[in-house]
Amino acid sequence: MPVGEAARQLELSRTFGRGAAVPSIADEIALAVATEIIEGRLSPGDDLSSVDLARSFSSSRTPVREALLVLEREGFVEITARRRPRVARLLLREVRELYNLRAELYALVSRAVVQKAGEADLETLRGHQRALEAAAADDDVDRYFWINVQFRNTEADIARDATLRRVLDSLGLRALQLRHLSLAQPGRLEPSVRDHARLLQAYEDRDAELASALTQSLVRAGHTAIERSGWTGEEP
Amino acid sequence: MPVGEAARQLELSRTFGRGAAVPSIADEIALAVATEIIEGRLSPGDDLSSVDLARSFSSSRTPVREALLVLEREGFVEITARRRPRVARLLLREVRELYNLRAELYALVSRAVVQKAGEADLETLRGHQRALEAAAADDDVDRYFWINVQFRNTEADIARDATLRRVLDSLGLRALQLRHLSLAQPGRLEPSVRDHARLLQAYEDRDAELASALTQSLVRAGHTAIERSGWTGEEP
DNA sequence: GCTTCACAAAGTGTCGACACTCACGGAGAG
DNA sequence: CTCTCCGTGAGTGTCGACACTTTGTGAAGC
Repeated sequence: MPVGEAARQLELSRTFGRGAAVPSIADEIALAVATEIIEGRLSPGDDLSSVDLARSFSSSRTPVREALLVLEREGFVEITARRRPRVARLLLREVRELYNLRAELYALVSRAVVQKAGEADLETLRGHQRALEAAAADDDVDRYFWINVQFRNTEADIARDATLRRVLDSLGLRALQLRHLSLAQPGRLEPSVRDHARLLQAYEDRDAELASALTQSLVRAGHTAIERSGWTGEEP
Repeated sequence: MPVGEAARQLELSRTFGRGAAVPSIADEIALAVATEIIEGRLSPGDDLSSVDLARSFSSSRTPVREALLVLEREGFVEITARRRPRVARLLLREVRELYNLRAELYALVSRAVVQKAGEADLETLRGHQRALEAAAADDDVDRYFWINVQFRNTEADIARDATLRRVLDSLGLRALQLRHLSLAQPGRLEPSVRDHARLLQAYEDRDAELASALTQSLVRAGHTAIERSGWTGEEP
């Protein structure tokens, strides 16, 4: 997945890595481990011994520890004092909380978009919308997924609220693995495309109520799809 | 301020320190530095050399670095690669974003409280309310302030949403210094007491709309008081 | 007097080492 | 055959050291 991979790295590196030209070793490790977790090569409950990680990144344990701390704050890793860190389990309960909060926050974003979007902003969104339609026509779930992520990101940018943005990034990252699962459910793409089209129209009409309701519905539909898929957060 | 100090430490230690019986040195340092920042003994822009901090806590730089990273994630410290960390400046713009988001999120909390609060929960809130009234009668701003913090915390507990709770804790901590300033404005206590009383009534009546509107108003009133106080975030 | 350059001092990122704690399996008791 | 206890190996938290980068100061040039 060439498109997906690049986009994912971009998405992750905004949260990790402090945008420095030369990322620290710790940043690289955090990025790599987060990717492994999201792509499922590391499963919930797996041990993450700092010694092993240090070996496999041929570094000392200091940057590894730092990376693990960052990952803990983002909810990817569970660290108990004096015990081996583990890949965090995402419980059904937390997923519900996560999606509920995301739905509410993106509703806020939509209101802000209605208020603040200029013509250039709307044109960017229209571009995403055309790309969504194309991906849906090709039934290319992976491409659709990443354009969808970009759509949400663009909305967040238009809202011009760094605080809100940071919270959303953090929650979104946590949900990344699930969001993928969500769109992979059959028959999800068409309604999603239609709602995005309607959302765009609402933005152009400056209809804040409709826009926020549609956004909320879009996020919640993602959640519903996950629950329908039979995902429970348990290990096989 | 004996009441205030204990309450503040409690408030902070929930976010720092992983609830371990024996807090790590890093936790202690994070707690101590955060306290210094909130209480204004460290000013925005001040250098936080890890060497100095290590000396003053008579530890090595490793736990200091860890503490600084945690503080960075909470927004207390700015870290640029290869440069000395500094105490973060809180810009007017960020304060507005912070309070706006807090207002929206606590409105959510209030809706959840209406939905989920049992009689025992309401009784706890009534206890806080009585304490607020007593503190206001004594014109004891500091006591009022901390009971207010507890009131908000209790609401968040009743909502039983760990994800929301974590976001609120993080935002609340960041705003702690300002919240203090806010209530210290003359004439703020009486309206606040009245609104809390009305809020409690709305909870008992299970009136979600009114409850969330009142909560939002309470938070926004805090913000307004800060802006009225002439605070700009600039150094003297 | 102001700017530029260079060099010393200070600070950061990373490393390998060490003491202490925890997990786990095997020996012994029941 | 199961349970308990202990020893051993593995892992964590912290330390002091070192190379490289940034800061800041003062001399040289304009």
